[in-house]
Amino acid sequence: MDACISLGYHSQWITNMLDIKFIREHTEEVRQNIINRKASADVDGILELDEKRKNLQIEVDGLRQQLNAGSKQKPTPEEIQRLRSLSTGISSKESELKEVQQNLNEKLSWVPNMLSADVPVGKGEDDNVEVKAWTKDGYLSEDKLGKKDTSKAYMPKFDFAAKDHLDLGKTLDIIDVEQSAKVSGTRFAYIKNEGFLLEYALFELLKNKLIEEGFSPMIVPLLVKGKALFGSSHFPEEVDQVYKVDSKNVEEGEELYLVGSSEPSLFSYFMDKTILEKDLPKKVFAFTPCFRSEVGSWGKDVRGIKRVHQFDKLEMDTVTSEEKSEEMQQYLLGINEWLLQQLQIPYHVILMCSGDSGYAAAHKKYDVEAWLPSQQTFMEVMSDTNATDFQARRLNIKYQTTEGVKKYAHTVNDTGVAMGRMIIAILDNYQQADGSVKVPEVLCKYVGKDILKPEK
RNA sequence: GGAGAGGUCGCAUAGUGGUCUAGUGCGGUGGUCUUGAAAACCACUGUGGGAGCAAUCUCACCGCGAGUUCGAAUCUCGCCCUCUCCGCCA
Repeated sequence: MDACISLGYHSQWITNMLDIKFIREHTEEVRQNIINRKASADVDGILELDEKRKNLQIEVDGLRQQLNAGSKQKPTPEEIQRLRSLSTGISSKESELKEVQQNLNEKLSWVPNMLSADVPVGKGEDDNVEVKAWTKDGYLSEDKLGKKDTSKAYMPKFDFAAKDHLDLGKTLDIIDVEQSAKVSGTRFAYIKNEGFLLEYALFELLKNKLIEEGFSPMIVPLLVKGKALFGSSHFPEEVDQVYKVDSKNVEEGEELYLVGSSEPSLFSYFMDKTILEKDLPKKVFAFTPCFRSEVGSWGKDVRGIKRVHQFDKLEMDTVTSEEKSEEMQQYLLGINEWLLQQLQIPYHVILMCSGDSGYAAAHKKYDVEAWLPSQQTFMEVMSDTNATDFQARRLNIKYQTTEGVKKYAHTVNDTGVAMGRMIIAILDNYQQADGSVKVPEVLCKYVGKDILKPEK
């Protein structure tokens, strides 16, 4: 019942989720949206508590008005008697109101964002829709696209026995998961030598592009309060994906969490701010480690560095006006495609269906998946999400229009490059029959060589 | 870590228990005057919840939280942040 406490955050953070007014006025759409997303939120309970809250509010307001009126000037002793009992009455009503408010907020926090009208309704990954696919020969025509991975028939194959990234990584002496298992356990990795150089080469390439595009680079906190994770809507749903740090003897009464992405840190930078419309969009990026517990994915992607507890990611996030978020989402997708095309790695872009649209903030989400020829499969390397005003409500990020009206901003977030996964994609696509791996041309100047060879 | 000062409506400031429904200045918006502008003068100038068709009324919010009181910006306690000095350490 009181999940707020068990999650370690206070109810007062929760001021706006999906607007309660919106839920009141569009109850059926909200219900259908929850079903389509395979989410669970108690709409009836919300409406009931909202009604209860409203009635209590009216009652408390009336009592307070009486008290205020009676206490304007020094009351007579017998007046004081009356006001005293009025005051105790108010206290008990107020604590009742507070409890109702907390329960309401807890329930509201589970209501996901409304999906865009163009998101296909579907149950899971089989219902995702390819919107484009690219190979070194250019974009595939639309008739070659379809659901899930239809375009895979047109993706390249090797004419030799190809290896996966871990075999390549071991022989090239750039990935070691055996020693990391001793040091930290499963799902960790040492990435070394040219693996390290590849990572920083990718960073350089994209960083330079983003600076050129007018993004602000940021170094951000990696330990954040629950409030930041709630604000970016990783809480409450993904609370068990997150590492909580034992912070006793530090700031009192404040739990800290290791971020699973720099997104919470980046968006929380704008928390409680009102930005002038002329200063929008705000475009920022950060390059940070990301920590994920990966509970619930036991046995999945256990090989190599595809799904690990700690990986580095350059994340690019933007704050826009409500009119511009869709355009921004396409713009960020364009940067994703630019990178993969620079690297000459085949990929497809899929529009996630309702049942697979990810975390609660998503209004519309694209995943970009790189082609892995050795596996004859696609692998997610980026995801581009328009959260509309969902995160901005929770974080209280507003903008003031040129007419002076204040509105909640829109947020759009996108993986710039997730290093582990991109290294997998490079190793896989650039491997040669002799077990060596070519360095993508655009990265050569940063890596300092054009081919990686197994020395031993 | 120690000592001190402070956090008030966009900014600056006043306010140490009861017309504070938070005053004043600056800035901003509208108006009067003016050929136009400036100046002057007048009015308005926060966020959120609720009632009402509406004008309007009402509740909460003075860093955050708890408490004392009939009544808290003001008193008490805890926490956070900023500044100054000292200590410690990159």
